[in-house]
Amino acid sequence: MTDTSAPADQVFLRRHNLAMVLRDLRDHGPRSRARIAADTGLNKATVSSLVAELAELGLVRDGDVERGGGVGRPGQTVEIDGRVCGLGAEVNVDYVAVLVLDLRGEEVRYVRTPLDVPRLGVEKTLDELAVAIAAAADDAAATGHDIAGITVGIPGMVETAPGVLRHAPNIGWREVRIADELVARLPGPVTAIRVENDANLSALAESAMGASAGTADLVYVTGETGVGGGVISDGVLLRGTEGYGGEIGHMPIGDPAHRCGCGKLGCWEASVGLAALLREVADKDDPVTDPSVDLEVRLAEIRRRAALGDGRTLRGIEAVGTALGLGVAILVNLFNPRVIVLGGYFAALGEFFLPAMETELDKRVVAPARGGCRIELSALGFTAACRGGAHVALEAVFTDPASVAVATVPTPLPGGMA
Amino acid sequence: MTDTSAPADQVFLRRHNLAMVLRDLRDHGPRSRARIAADTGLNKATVSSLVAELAELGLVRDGDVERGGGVGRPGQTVEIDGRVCGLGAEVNVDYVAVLVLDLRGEEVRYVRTPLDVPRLGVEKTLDELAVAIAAAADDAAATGHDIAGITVGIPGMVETAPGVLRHAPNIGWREVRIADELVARLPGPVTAIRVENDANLSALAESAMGASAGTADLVYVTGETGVGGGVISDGVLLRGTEGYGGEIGHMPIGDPAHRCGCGKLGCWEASVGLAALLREVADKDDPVTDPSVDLEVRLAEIRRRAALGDGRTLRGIEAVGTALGLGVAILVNLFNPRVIVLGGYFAALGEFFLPAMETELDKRVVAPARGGCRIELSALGFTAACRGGAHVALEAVFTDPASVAVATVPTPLPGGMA
DNA sequence: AGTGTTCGTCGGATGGGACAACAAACTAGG
DNA sequence: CCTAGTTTGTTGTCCCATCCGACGAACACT
Repeated sequence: MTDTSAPADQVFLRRHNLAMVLRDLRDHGPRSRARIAADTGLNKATVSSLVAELAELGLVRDGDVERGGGVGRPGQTVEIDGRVCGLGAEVNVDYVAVLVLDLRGEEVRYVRTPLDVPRLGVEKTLDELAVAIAAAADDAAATGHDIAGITVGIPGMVETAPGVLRHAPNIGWREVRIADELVARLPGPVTAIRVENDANLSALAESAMGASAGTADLVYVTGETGVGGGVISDGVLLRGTEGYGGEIGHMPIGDPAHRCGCGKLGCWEASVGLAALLREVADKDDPVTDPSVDLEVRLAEIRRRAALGDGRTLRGIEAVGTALGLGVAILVNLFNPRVIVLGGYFAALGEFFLPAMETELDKRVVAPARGGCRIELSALGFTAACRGGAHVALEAVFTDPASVAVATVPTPLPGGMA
Repeated sequence: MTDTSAPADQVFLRRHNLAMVLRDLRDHGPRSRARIAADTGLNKATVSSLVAELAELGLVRDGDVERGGGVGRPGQTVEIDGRVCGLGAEVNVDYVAVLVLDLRGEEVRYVRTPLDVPRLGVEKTLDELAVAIAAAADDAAATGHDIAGITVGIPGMVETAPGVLRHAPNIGWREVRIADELVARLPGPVTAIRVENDANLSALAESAMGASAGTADLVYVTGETGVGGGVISDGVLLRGTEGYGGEIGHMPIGDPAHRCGCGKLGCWEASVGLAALLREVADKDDPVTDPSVDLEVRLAEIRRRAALGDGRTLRGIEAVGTALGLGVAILVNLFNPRVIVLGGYFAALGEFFLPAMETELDKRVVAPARGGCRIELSALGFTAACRGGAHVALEAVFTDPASVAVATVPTPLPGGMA
C-alpha cells in the first residue's frame, strides 16, 4: 500500500519497517526481537530500534520472558499493546451500531441501538449515532484506550474521498455529507472519519477476521432487504472510479416477471432478496411475512419448517438457492475468488440453500473445479460491517504506525508520582 | 507495486527513486534534472545521482539543451533511451504475432504470421512462434536494441505464476507449459517469459497507451469468436486467485434459445459473439458468413450495408447492441470503471452498435450518470494484445530499473577502436 | 563450575537523501 | 560591453537508517 509516486526518503523507509514489525506481531503473535528479525529479514539491531520506537508510541510492550524454550538465553517477547483502538460504526435500516476493536483485534465494546431509521430521518439518526460513538469513545478512554480512527458503514453508494453518501434507497437517504455531519456532532478534536459501503466493510471483515481470515481474493454477498456485495481482489477492496463498485443486486438475471425495488424488472435482487424468499415460502397472511416481527424470529420459523421437511418451504428455498447460484456463478467467473462468503439471511438459512445453489454454480462456472473457489457462510453475523469499519481504522495504524504519534498520552499515573 | 512484506533497506529505497525518475520521464517527456526534482519532490542533487545511474544502465541519455526557455541557465534535458525494449507475442486463432516496443513506447518491429493454429497444433505453432520471436530479437539487436523481457498472450485461461495455459477452447489447446516450451525453443540465454490471457493484455494496452491512456479503472470487452474481457481496477489487472478472472463471455444473460460454444444455453457470448451477429444480419448462404473470407472484409461489407440503411442489417446490429448493453451494464455496476473499451468486431461496427447499446446501458446501470463511465472504441486494433505484452515486459523495467543491469552491453563500436 | 547457545545491545561502517553553497550559463537592461 | 539577476547542476557536509561484528547477559546441559 506504499504510494508508488511519492519520493522515498529515510522517513519513508523507517515507516515501512515499523509497519512490517507491527504486522509481524499481529499476524504471528507475540515473539522475541530475535524472532522478529528472522521473520522479517531485518537485522537484530534494527529490530531493537524499531521495537523501541513502537513501544514509545504505545503500540507494543514487553511481554513474558520465553521460559523453557530450549538451550540459550530466553527471549524477551514483544506483544501488541491493546491501548490503541479502531472504531467502526454502522447505520442500517432498523439499528445503528458501534464497535470498538483494539490493536490486537479484540472486541472492547459493542453497542447496538434499535432505531427506525427511515422514519427517524437523517438528522436525528446522525444525532443518535454521534451519541453512541461518543459514549463508546468515553467508555474506551475510561479503561485506558485511545480511538485512532473512525469508519462508518452505510447501506448505499458512498464516495469515500470526501465521505459523502450519494444514495441509500433502503433508508431513503440521499446526498448526505456523513463525515462532516458527524464531526460537527462530536465533542472535542476528532480523528479522521471514513465512510464506506456496509457490504464493502463486511467483505473486509470477512477477509481479515472471518472464518477465511487472510484470504486475499474474496467476494462477500449478503441478503437482506436488498442484496449487497463487496469484492476483495489481491488483498484490496474494489471500489471503482467513484466508489460505486460492487453493485451486484441489480444484475438483470432474475425472473422478468418480478419488479425490483429500484423500479426495473428482472433484477437479481427481485429473485433472491428477502422479499423474494418470503414470496416463495409463504402466503400474504403468514406471520413470517410480518415486517413488525423481528427478522431473526421469522428466519428461525422458516428454518424450523425446512428442518421438518415442509414441501412449500423447501421448494421455495430451492428456487431462491438456484437463482442465487446463477448470480454467484457470474461473480466467480468474473473475479475468480478463493472464497464466496454468504451473509445476511443467506447465512441464516445457508444449509438449506447450499445444495441447489452449488448445483447451479457448477453448471455455470467456466473454470475447472470452480476455479478453486469454495462457498462459506458468514460467522460474523450482524457485527460484520462494524468489525470491518474498526479494521479499516486500525489498518491505517498498521500502514503507518507513526501516525498515532503525539495524540497518545501515556496512561495516567495511578500513584501520582512526578 | 512495492512489496509490502519485504524488508526495506537502502537498496530498496534507491530502486524506488530510480523508478520514480524513469516514470516521470515516461509520463511527462524529456526534461531537465531540475524539473525532475520539482516533479518528484526529490532533491536536485539526488536527481543528478539517480540520472547518472540510469544513464550508466543505458536507460536514459542527455538530450537537447533547453534554448530560449526564459531567464536563467538553460537545462540539459534528460530523455529515455530507446535501446531497451519489451517484446509482446500473441497466439490467436488464425495468426501469431510479435511486437517489439522500446522504452519510449515506440514500435520497433511488428510481424504477423497468418497460421491455422487449431489445425497446426501445439508443437508446430510454438515452433513458428519461437522462430518469429527469435527473428524479431535478432532484428532488434542488429539495430542496437536489447530485449529486456517477453510476454505471450493466449486466448484462454492462463495461470501466470508458472506460465501455464490451462485451457484455450478456441484453438483447442489444453495444459500447455507455454513459458517452458518457448524457453526450450529459443537459442541462447532467455530473459524471463511471462504468459497472460490476451484480453487481459489488451486491457493493459488500452490503459497504458490507448485513447484513454492513463485510466486506472478500465474494462475491456472484445468480440471475436468468443467474447473476452479484461479488467483494470485502481491501476492493477484483476486476475483472481488462480488467474481465471475476467471470464465474462458466459454470463447467463443471453437468449436461452441459443446454445453457446461451451455447451450451455443462454450464455452472453451466444447473443453477442460473432456467430450471433452473423445469424442476425445474414442468411446461411450470405457471403459474409463464409469463414474462409477474411474477417476484415466481411465486416467491411456489413458496415457498407448498415451505412446504406439496410433494414435487416440495422435491426440485427441493434439486437446485438442491446444484448451488449445488458452485459456491459453488469460490468459497470460491478466495477464502476472510468471507461469501457470495446475491441474486436465491436470496435469495427461500433458506430452502429452504440445507440442501442447505450440505451440499454442507461436503463440498467444503478449509479447516477453511469457512475461517470464513458464508452470507447479501441483504436489499437489487432495489435492490442501484443502491445500489452510488450508493455508488461517494459513495466518490469519501470518498476525496477536496476534489473536490466549487467546484461546490457554498450552498443557495439562501429569503428572498432579498443 | 564450565561450556555452548541464544538474546539483545553497542559502536562503527556503509550508503542514500537533504541541505547549503557555489560555479556555470544564460537573459535583460543600461 | 558589462553587470545584475536567475536558473541549473555539482560538490561537500550532515543526518539518518540499516547492516555487521563483537560483546555481555542469561539460560541449558554436562
